[in-house]
Amino acid sequence: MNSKQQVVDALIPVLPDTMTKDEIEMKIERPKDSDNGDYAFPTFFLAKELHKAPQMIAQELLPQIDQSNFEQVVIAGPYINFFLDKVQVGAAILDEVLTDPANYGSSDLGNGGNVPIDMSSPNIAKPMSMGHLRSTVIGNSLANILTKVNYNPIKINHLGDWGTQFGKLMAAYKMWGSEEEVKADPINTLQKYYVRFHQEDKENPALDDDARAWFKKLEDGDEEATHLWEWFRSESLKLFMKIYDLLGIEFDSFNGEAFYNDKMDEVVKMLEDKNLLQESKGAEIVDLEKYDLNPALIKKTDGATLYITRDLAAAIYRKRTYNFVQSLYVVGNEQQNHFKQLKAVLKEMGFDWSDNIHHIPFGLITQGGRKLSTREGHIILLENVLNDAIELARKQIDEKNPDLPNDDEVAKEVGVGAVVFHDLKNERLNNFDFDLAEVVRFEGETGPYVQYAHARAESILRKAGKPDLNDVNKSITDPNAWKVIKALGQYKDIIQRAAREYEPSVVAKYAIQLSKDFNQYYAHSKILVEDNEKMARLTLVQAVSDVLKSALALLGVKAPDEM
RNA sequence: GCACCCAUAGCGCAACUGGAUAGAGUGUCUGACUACGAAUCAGAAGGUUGUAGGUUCGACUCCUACUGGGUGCACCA
Repeated sequence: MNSKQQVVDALIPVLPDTMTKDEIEMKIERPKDSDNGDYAFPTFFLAKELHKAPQMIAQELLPQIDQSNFEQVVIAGPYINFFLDKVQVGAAILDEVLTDPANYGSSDLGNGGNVPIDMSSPNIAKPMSMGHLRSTVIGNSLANILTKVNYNPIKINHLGDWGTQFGKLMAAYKMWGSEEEVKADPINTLQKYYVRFHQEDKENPALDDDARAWFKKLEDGDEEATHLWEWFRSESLKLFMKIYDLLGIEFDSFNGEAFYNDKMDEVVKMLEDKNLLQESKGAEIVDLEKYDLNPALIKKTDGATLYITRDLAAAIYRKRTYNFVQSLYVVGNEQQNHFKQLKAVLKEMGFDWSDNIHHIPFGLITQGGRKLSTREGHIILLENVLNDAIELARKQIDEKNPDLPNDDEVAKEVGVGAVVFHDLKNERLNNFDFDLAEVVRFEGETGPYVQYAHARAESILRKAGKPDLNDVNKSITDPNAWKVIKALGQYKDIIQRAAREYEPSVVAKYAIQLSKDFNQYYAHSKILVEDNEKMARLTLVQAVSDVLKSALALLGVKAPDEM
């Protein structure tokens, strides 16, 4: 932000020539306590070079600094603290927000480069769980954030629509299934077969042979197997789409595992041509000893390919199709070894773009300390969680705002918003233990808290008659307003940091902070009073509304005007 | 056994990536609706940042060794 640039400009002429502009900028910090100013410059590191105590340095520098652009510049021990001209800088920030609200906070880090994002990727014939939610909402939010810094994300839903589990499913269906049962409730029924299969094959290992045989049939293009596969897939996809609609998430590609079936031979051939394949215990591997990694298993003893073979094909396909500048995989932390192997093999193949592949890991969700497992039927159904949250939101609305128009829609936005926000507000890598009451909480640092702050702002603007604010004087002298305005000014930095770190939680925390600042201002200063700053205050309210809405949008959360 | 992730207030988490007195939320206690929306705001209490060393002007942050929890470790994805 240019207010920081003012500080840099003031410091350049008084500091030793050995310091570059960038170095100075790096050293400038934002004090956490506003008593220490808006920006601070510590002098410790100059002590050695100048052979003086930091306090002395600060004292000597102060009188040389041109203070004309600041409210005041003071020293506090070894720090030089800069206080911005609140009225002038504040007006400039508000002006910038209102000039082009939709693009406020945007920047150009990416030059429009393509970034495929591998995300969500549920398995066919299995229900979506809270784990898939993480991948889905993190990936979606990253896509939004990257768009804001001018990358071109491509959201790829790498469906788990192939693999030996289909053999098990078909075997189970043939033994115990019925068409009517599946049609009535596809995923839950298929899931039931799958769990039963795993229970029974513990005592009867012969079932596994049956499953293998069915999968073989599928691979060989057997008519019945193919038909069953297509049926399972389409029924599952229908249900997934309902959840994606609820979340408001769309994909650019549904190319899943099956899509790469005919693309793996080429990969194996490339590996052979480059002499990378070795035989080991009857299987084909790529040795990764020099990367300190386990060997990558390319082909099983029976000649069948594996997970990594498919991912190699997918990575190469994506490079060819999108010529990406980065390729992201939003996948749980427990798979980090796999991605290290994937990158290492690509590297061995001579693809230096392997360095642009980034695994974006996230923490595990447990329940009661237990890992969730589809095979054992211990899962948290995403659909249930979302529905519970929506129902709770509706209850709150009935209680607090019974006359609200289109309350169905708003209950959805608030309930789903609470769940999504909860998932994004903490660092990706944190594990968390699932607690329904916690996920659907509406008070404190939650999605609904931010939505509420936004709704209040909109409510004020309605009461004020939605005046045209473009050309009004935006100078505000009320000191209560400064914290809010300062937060508005940080939006661009926040987005860039979130993009750099692939961390939506940075945006979520910012949204909470801005809401908190606004709620405080709201509680302490009256906005709709007739005086000569009323219009300026309304620009502040409008700017808060715009930025909150934008920040929530980056997270994939809606911002209703009333709730 | 090896590798990776994590450890901060009763609980679940922050701390601008090495800076000033470690902060909010929740829970507990206490105030504020005839008010621009109380899904809110204000106040109190709550800490040896897992342990022991090291690096330096300065460490929650970096290094080493422990302790405790989690996740992986070739024919699942």
